[in-house]
Amino acid sequence: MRRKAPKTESELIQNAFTLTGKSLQQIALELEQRVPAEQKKAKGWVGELIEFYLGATASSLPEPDFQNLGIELKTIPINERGNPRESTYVCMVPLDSNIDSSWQTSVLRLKLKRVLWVPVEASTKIELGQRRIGRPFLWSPTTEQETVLRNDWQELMDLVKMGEISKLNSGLGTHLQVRPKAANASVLTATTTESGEYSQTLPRGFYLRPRFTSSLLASHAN
Amino acid sequence: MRRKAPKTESELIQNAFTLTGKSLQQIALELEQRVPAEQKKAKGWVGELIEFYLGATASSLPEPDFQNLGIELKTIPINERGNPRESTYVCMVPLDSNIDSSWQTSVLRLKLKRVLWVPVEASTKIELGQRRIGRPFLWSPTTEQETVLRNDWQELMDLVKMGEISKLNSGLGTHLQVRPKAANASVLTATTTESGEYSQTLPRGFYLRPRFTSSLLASHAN
DNA sequence: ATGGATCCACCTATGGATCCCT
DNA sequence: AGGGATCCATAGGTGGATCCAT
Repeated sequence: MRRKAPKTESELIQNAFTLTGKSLQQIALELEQRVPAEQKKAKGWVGELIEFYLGATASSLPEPDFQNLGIELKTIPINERGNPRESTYVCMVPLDSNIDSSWQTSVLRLKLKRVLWVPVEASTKIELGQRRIGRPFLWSPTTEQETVLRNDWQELMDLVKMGEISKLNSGLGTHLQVRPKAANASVLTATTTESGEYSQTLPRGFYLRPRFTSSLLASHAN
Repeated sequence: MRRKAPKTESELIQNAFTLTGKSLQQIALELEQRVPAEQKKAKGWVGELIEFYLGATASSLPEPDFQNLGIELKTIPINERGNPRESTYVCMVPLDSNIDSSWQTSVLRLKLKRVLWVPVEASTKIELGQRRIGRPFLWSPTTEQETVLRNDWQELMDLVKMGEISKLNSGLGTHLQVRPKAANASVLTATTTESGEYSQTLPRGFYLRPRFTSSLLASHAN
């Protein structure tokens, strides 16, 4: 029942449009999946369901979901007021040594180069299966947006490259934010200190702030 | 039913002695495990069974099995003639960049610093469950043995450090040997070429040659 | 509403080794 | 019998994200 990977961008967006207005339960039925009882125990379920529906391929790789098209898929949870309920995870912050990467070659830029956003109702007042999909839209950063993203990324990665991981806090960044990304607070990953020594710290991820994704929604409103 | 991790070396070896003469089926029964139908589909079963029996802790880490004691556990398959039927895997060959490790700090040396050898009958003429355990013994490399191991390691790692992975062949090394260590021949891992560029190659492991482990058995015969 | 903490799926890498062709 | 190829278990890391205390 899984769709084949789309061959073109327009095929992908056409497929995505067929989601508009459907409930998660409807989609789950079509794909012969069951709706989880608690979302707490299935936090990624909605995203994986939509991936499956659209035939995404790069699951669990630091690459866009639709590799051949260079398009990343992101669901975006929408609250009662029509705004994003959460920030949007993009990718891990590289904390290990040998960081000589530039913005141009960064995973963050690669992932955000072109994104298919799929809004999904996420009010806790609506049962999971009853939540509906909004109208999906394709987005690429405008020149202004990319400039801000690049500056944020540079500012944050400069701290990492200087070994000043402890100064990474979630208040930094205009559109971006760095927050923990791990199974729990005791997970550790390799990093390098200010003096160049080996150390360990909590893994972090790059997230897009809700204020930013909210502006994307507004620009693509009907 | 799993034994607690032993607190001292003598506790460990005393526990190990209780294995002597037992069949694999007997041990499996005690531990409420079942004997696999085919060893082909359970190549690591004997080793894991003995680990479990003795309370080993560092499963799946590049560290000795009994971390607190610094002791590595190795089962050694014995053929009809009383000789090792196979080479003995020690650890992965580090093929990635940033190889500045010395023999003194190498994983290979750490693992071979002190080993509890557990001989196990391995003639294909004996059914898996009927195979018996021989008398376990503790070993540390003699000065001469360590010299040869160190020279082997240095010779092999020099090739890696020079990016001459293709020259790594299983004929090199007196006691050591480098051979593939992967799920299959198409598995690739990161490495660096002679010219310093990124590349990929088949993962390799360090193995002890049967001739060498045979000499260890001989030195510890009753 | 912010941001630190958490939760499942899935894949990969490594530890445990033996298989099996030539 | 030497050495290239293979097989299972399990831990760890990342992708999918949301939870929830303050």
